[in-house]
Amino acid sequence: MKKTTGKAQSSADGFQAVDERYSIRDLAKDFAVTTRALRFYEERGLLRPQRKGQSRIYSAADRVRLTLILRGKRLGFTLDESAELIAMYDPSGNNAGQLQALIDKIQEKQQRINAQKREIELMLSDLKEWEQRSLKALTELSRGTKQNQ
Amino acid sequence: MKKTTGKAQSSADGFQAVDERYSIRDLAKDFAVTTRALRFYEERGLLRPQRKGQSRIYSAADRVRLTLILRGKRLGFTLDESAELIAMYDPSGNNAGQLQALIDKIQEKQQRINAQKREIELMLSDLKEWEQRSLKALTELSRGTKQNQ
DNA sequence: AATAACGTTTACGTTAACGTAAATCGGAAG
DNA sequence: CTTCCGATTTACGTTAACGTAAACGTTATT
Repeated sequence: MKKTTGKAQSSADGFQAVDERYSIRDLAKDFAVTTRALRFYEERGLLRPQRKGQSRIYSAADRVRLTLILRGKRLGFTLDESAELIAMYDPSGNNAGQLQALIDKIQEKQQRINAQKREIELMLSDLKEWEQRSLKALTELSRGTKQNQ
Repeated sequence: MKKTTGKAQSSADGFQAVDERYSIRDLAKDFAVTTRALRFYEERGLLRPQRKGQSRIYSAADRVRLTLILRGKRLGFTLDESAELIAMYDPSGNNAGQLQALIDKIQEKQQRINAQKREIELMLSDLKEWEQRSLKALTELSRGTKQNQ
């Protein structure tokens, strides 16, 4: 049984440190992203892991940030936007103005998503209507064709 | 009063041709896109305007295609995806299988949009909850501060 | 003829979000 | 010590959807 498998450091005394430390591999695996992506996020200022010598050591807080980054991606935010959002989310600079700004931004996004939803519903109803017509046309066609086949 | 202003060709006899012709400028203006974009869409096979000498001449059908392209964009489709969709939409190769495939594709997109909607609603409710807590914390803070100010 | 106003082709530039490869370095195992 | 593994840095490559500019052809107007 190897010692430091999985977690980058798990205090040998059997206690779990409150702020666990994870290697870049850990995060990559846990969040299904590449290490390249993690370093890239850092380069872009979205993550700030500590260093142990040369290696990166991620904390629970970093995991939260990463969660937000990925959530942002799923919502179609750019990394820069996510960076903004995360900065606002951050408890350290947490004044009410920021929070409201954050909410505003997200609501904007919500509007766009709702707009998309409406448009796609329109497209679908259009398409289904066409489908009906096509089917009808096809049956009429086969009916007419049956005679001289 | 200049003659051929606006439409690329408007038969001098006062009748409107069934299939009107538009210059690249007309389309650009009408759809608020650049001429570069229009040429690009053509390069990518999404548009196939006729030619009068060297110049492009767009028809009503081309306008429909462009409408679909732009709708696709608003829905977050790539140009290649839109190309597929348009090909399926096209009345010429219109067999029922294609239409159903098209509907399927759009429904997929619909799922993703709905997922996004749910996620953003979660984020918003999270944020508003935090907002409440922050406000509460602030008022309590100011209450405690009033004394020794 | 000259200028202006459009349109065309050709081609390099740009942004975003990493992918991919090469070179290097420190630590662990044999 | 040598080999191997994982991590790091550096840097060029990639895709999408055009932007931007250069050089040139065609009409129409002056």
